[in-house]
Amino acid sequence: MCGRARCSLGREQVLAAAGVGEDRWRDYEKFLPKYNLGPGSRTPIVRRDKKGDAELQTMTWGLVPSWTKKEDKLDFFRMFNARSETVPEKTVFSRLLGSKRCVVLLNGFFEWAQEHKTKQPYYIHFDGDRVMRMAGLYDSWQDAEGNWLTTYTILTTDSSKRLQWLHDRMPVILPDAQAEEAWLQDGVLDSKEYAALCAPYDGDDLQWYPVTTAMSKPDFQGPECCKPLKRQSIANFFKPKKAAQGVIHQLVHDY
DNA sequence: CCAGACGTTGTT
DNA sequence: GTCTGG
DNA sequence: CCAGACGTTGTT
DNA sequence: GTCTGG
Repeated sequence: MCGRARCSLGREQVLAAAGVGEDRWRDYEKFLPKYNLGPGSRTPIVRRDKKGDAELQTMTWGLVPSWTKKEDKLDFFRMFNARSETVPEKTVFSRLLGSKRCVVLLNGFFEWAQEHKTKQPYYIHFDGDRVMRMAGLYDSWQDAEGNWLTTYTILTTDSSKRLQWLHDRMPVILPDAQAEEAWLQDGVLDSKEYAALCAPYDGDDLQWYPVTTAMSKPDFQGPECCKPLKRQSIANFFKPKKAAQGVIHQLVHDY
């Protein structure tokens, strides 16, 4: 599952990741890089225009369908994920699958492991901080004043073998340029191709480490959200401070 | 025909 | 908008 | 997703 | 436990 993420990419990084110039980023001024964001936040999204050319648009995470009533209170948390397995059957998502596919650009995302009575957050990212691309669907809604709001949802799939210890669901991560092209390309997706694109990403360049529990608060910002947590062993904890200072704290990434 | 819903996750 | 239920 | 609140009455 | 707010 995927309900919290990092998108602290600079403007140039976003443009480079999308492969477009600055004139091809709609609402770029509405994107503010954040280390800790959730539904309701705005991030850069890649999609194709009518000609089939790549285009960026800052959109809000959390799908608000176009038919949402003007008087309804917006809820960005209701549809921030879509189960890829059932998207073709669900009316709310299937209507977007043919022509409203998009790619979400992120540094990585967070998952919480239930450890005894506490929840330990983990930051999941690509080796070398390679930009992460997730498969998404978007829609536009118009408020009573006529202002347009464009929102998106992130597709989820079963967790990969490597990530299963942490959660049973994970976002649909597009592994390479070819997959991104297939997801964004105009027209209806063949169901086999769709299933292949939604397969759990299991490459060993996907890595993770525990981070401070302070970032569990949605409003906690700052780079500490994504810094490896230094967890001392019990043995080191009882050693004199001076001795402990020299210890290189080992991070347990795998189980 | 009209009315009403339209979602995911985790946890027990 | 579009599908399901009555 | 996690965090935090979760209530009524009468009076000003 | 369950709902609301971010």
